[in-house]
Amino acid sequence: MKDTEQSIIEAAILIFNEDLSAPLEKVADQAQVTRRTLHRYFKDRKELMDKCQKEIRKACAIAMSNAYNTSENPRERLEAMFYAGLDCGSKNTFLHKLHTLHDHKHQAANEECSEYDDTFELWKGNLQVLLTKGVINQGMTVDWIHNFFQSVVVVFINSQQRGPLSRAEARQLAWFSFSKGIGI
Amino acid sequence: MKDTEQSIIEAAILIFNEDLSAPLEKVADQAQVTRRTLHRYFKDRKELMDKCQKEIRKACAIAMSNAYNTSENPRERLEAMFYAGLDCGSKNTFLHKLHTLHDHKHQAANEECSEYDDTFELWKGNLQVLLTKGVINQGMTVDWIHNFFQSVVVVFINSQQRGPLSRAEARQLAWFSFSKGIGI
DNA sequence: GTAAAATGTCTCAAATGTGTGACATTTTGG
DNA sequence: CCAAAATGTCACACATTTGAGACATTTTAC
Repeated sequence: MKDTEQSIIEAAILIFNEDLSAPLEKVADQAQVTRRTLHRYFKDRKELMDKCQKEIRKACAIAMSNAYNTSENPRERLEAMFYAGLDCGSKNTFLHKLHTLHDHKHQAANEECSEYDDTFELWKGNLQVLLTKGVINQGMTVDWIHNFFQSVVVVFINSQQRGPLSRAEARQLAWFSFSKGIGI
Repeated sequence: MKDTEQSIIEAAILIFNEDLSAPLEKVADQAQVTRRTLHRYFKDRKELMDKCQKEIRKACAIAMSNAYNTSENPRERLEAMFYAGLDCGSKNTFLHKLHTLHDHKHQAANEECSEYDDTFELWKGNLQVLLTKGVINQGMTVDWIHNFFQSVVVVFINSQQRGPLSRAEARQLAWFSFSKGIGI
């Protein structure tokens, strides 16, 4: 039997990523269940949202960590982690979006923020190494590169949703645009 | 006297860009008026949204058209139009977002879609010229480049909202990431 | 200063979204 | 096939959002 709870979470990530205040009915529709069933798994909107964030952080952190460990070489790590980010797809971008919302106050004290930072700690650390070594174009900042990375993931997702490009072609293009775009 | 209608539209573009289903009260707050006043100018949510789209298309189309006419050279046109896109900021990205929504059916017959296409007709036409001439990296598609362009605008906006980069620095970085990212 | 225009305040009805109980139906696993 | 679990259907109370009327207050233009 398919895991209803999981499919509702995946649906919620898709829907909320496009429309944060979307009615729960939209999420239920996307997950192909009734609103009543959704409420059997999640007490309310907040609980669903929390579970989404937990799921996202878990998936992204694992993928990034695995990619990090595929190599000792910072340059190779960058590429592996980049592809890992692509594979996390909308989970990746949704997490980043929540973190950059206008009314979102960024504080280290804030639990969710520090968890966000943790998620991309390895990624940003590796970026810093490449910056210091001069592999990446001067003038770039870690924040710019990170935002740029997230944006390229969005482009990749869009191209998959309606474009004629195969996944492999899109991955190639994405890496090209990202790596050249940061001056490698 | 300041133009209330216009400031409500600007506020709505900001708010809806982050949260499509945000309550109108948020828009009113952002525009520093009462919800009652908002409703004096706009019959309902749909009318406000339509006015936003109209405003956006007008602003983007004018900016792009002006930039197009600054030069006869496709390569210089590209750069001028890129900066024009940056200057349109969230108007630019919101229009693109609406156009790439999941439940949005893209059809040439659709009036809004064709208007969207019109808005970036010059931009895409110029891209095609550069692609054909081989100035831009092969393998790139006009759609990819256009999505990529929109993404870089988002990075630029984010960097302005909370980053330490000056507008001029951010513009430079943006052009670097974009131009290199498409293989110029 | 004054009249007109614009906006705010208060109020309310309608529409929409939310969460849950009761019970029917379907699906699952043995 | 059968009992249990999961899900759907319907109904309901409640909260929030929406749109507008009536009137007070403020702002604008002259």
